[in-house]
Amino acid sequence: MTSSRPGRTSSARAEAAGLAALASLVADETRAGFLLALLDGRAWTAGELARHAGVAASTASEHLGKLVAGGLLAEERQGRHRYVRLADARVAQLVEDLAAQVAPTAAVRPRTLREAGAGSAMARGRTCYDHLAGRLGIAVTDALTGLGLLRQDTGFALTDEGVRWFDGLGVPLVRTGRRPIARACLDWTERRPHLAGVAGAALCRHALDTGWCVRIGSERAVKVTAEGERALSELLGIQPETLH
Amino acid sequence: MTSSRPGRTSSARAEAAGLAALASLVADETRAGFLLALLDGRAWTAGELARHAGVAASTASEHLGKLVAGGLLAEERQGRHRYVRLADARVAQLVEDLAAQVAPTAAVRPRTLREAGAGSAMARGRTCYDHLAGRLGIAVTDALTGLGLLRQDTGFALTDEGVRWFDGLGVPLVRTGRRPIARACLDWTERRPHLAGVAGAALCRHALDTGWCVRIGSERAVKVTAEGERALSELLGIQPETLH
DNA sequence: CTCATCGTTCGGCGCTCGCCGAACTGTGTG
DNA sequence: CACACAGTTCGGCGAGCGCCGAACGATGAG
Repeated sequence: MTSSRPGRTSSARAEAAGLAALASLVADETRAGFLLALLDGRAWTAGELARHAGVAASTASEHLGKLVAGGLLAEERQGRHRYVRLADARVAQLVEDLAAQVAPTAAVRPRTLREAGAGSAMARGRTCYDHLAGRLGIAVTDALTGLGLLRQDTGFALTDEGVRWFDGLGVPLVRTGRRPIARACLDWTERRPHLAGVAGAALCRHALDTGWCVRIGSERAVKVTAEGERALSELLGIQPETLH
Repeated sequence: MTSSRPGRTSSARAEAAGLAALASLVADETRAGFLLALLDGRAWTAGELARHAGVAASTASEHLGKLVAGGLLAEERQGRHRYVRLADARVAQLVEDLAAQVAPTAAVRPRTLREAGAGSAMARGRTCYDHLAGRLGIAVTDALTGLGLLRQDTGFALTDEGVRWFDGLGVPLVRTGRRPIARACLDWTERRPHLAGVAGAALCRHALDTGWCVRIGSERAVKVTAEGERALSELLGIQPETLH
């Protein structure tokens, strides 16, 4: 079926075909919905995703097969359940970047009160796969920058004091594979960068572990607890009002 | 035609639809080929792209209409020509990231000598939209890092000496909009990060302006000149052999 | 003016692909 | 063992979309 065309070298054509194939995986509304749901970093079962997207189980099964074959998802079978999650942080970053590119267009105008509530909860605080985003993520990033722990003026990197700050928190930063210690991730509600990478993930895990924040609802939204407000205020000087 | 489905809030559905719509633009082999060709950072005419992709002019015209409407391309009409280029650095980054995700799969195995030549020229040096990539890009990035001008261990940012080095080169770095001064871009042949962002673009422009390198062929490949080898050796201590 | 060239619009063809329900396999439960 | 439930496979339907050629405007060259 690969019609031989003039004009390009076959390597250029292969590159285009690969790019198109990857994009095709995301180019379906149902599959896109799966990927966005999975941005919460947790593993979902096939049935949960099917219900979430409002399609038949058979349809969801076919979609998951394609996403796994395409390397975007990793699966883990347990008994009669098929758990599926984003393949790695790289894929999560790609989905986030694509979603961020879309956001400006789809400027949010919620229709019902219920959605308005959900929308503002997501705007207050949420996770991008494994790090904090929303106003919460921005506040933390700004605070780190203001304290000289994170440098944004010439790129995006922790300072030496920043590394020590994480050590002091009891969260040593160990570099794994090619993932950078600090990376900027663009927030689609605030339109400003927040901390991602190894440090962003470590901080988010610490915040969930120690109860600074808890997940609300079944998706990405998180809520800062009273204890969390105290800790963020003490450690980073973040005013609780900033987070409301 | 938007069938009302249960399960998700309508805002989540809208987000998924937007994401799918964006990906759909890239999910066609012909349009993907356009985007990859445009990664050279230059403006192409509709006819050039049609010939390059091996499709009829009418087909190319329809594709360009979609890409422009989707915000991925910017167009400029001059007389009877329609010049088109990537909308901005953000779009270029997105296309690069997607292409990099594909590359590991499509491990290159060139078929003809001609393609092998083109392939290795691309591997030696090329541009990603507006900055240097390939072995050339990696060599420059490594040299900057080794000299303490760029910091990669805790993120990706220029040091203060790095900023001064660019000033000394006669290429002041001015921050425009939200684009970061330094950003890591993953190279799909070397699988390692190279310098992008304002600094990467400035360095690339300087290299082309001063004749350190010149474009070869009609796409992204660039070649280091003898003068360029001298300059890179003097300024950054890059051994010419590294670039061959 | 005449002609060539660049680009767009339109109609029609054919393929791909997402969707479902029904039938089936495999796993845990009572 | 019977039964409920998670997930998969298959056949078939319908819509969407990429492709082309032909006809048509618009621009620039001779």
